Amino acid sequence: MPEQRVPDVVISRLPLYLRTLKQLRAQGQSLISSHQLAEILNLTSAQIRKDLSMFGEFGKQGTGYSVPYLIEQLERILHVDQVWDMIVVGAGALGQALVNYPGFEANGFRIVAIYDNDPAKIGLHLGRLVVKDVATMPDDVRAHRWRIGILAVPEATAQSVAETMVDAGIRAILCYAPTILALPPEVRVQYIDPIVHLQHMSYYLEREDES
Amino acid sequence: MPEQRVPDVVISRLPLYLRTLKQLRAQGQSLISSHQLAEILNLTSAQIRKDLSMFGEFGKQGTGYSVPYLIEQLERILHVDQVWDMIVVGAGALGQALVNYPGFEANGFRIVAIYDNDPAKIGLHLGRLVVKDVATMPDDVRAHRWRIGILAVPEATAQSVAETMVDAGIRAILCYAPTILALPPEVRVQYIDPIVHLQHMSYYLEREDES
DNA sequence: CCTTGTGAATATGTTCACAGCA
DNA sequence: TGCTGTGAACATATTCACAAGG
Repeated sequence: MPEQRVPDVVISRLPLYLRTLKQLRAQGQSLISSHQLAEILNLTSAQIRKDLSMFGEFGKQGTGYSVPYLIEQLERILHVDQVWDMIVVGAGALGQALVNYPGFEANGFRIVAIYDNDPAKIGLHLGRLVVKDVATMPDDVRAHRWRIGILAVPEATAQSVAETMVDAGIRAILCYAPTILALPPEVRVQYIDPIVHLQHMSYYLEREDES
Repeated sequence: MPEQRVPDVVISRLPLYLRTLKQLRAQGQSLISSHQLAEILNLTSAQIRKDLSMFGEFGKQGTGYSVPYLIEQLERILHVDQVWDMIVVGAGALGQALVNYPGFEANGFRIVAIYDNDPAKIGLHLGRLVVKDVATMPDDVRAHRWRIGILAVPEATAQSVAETMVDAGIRAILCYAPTILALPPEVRVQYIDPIVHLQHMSYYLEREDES
């Protein structure tokens, strides 16, 4: 397996390839060409072939790619041929929706604990989990060597909660708070902010009075 | 104002600039240099200056940028100097969390209706909104000329609901369903899928057994 | 024929470095 | 001095186009 320095932009597309391949598998398709995959994803076939070629030669000339085999390879590359335990901090509407979301388990992730600092929320039952006091989070993270945290707290507390997570051993954070976290560079952070996406789209929308 | 063809990647950064400037304004800061802003955002100062220069000359040499003035300009550029009405389709845990989220109103957006096809959810009160039958959505969208829709339905129904939205006049969709929508190119779509971000990060995490 | 994988060519994006100005 | 705005230089990413294989 080559896999030298792979550009981050390539890594960002692999989960989309994997997701689409799983959909095709669910529909019973066992082979796919880069052209077909490109059409579904609104990309070019050359880009898909080049991306995959950074990790090995997975296709067959004249035939294309085996869907199950490519899924297996992508899961290995993305390290989701195992299940990652995750914690959620923040048990508001968003944290509760996350705990409720069935998509994690099927894709290599599992929420194993949820925390809040609000006494009114601590003790609340959410499915199989009970909201715990965030003060107990660092010891839990250390004890279980958990690596992934989801930040679902308000902007005002996001930075300090993130620092506490990192001190306890968290190395990857999915941040739903609308702010940029200042953290050591070895900690991976990904951001989800619907406002950013909406404003990106509203740029292209004409004003009401221009229509 | 020049504003010819601006690369999409530049547009994608403007909401982050705007969000950060609003945070600085809330802290009482009235001036900022491209260097300070770059440090907060983990970017280079040249990139920020070049991005902004595509829309005009907003800064002062030796001084930097006026925070309130730059906010005003970015809001104008992104068309969030008005409030956009939005609908949500899907009143599950995610749809309910979205209706509950206070961040929209402060940033140029407002959820004005939420729909579902589940009789058990129709009629449910969520804050000031009541869940309506999704069958009534197209007429509502046409009557009010709503342009923005948030898709919070399961993957299986996302494509057909999206098509119904677009037929009714929706021109921008924020899609939380984990799938790529096939829609006419004039319709803007942005995707939010936590799995994509988590798998992006797990690529960089070492396996448990490698530690 | 149909595919993949890939070097070469092109296109795009970022950073450098500095003139010009407060 | 300290800053912006920007052409030039550089770096990165994408697409083309084709050899090679089934």
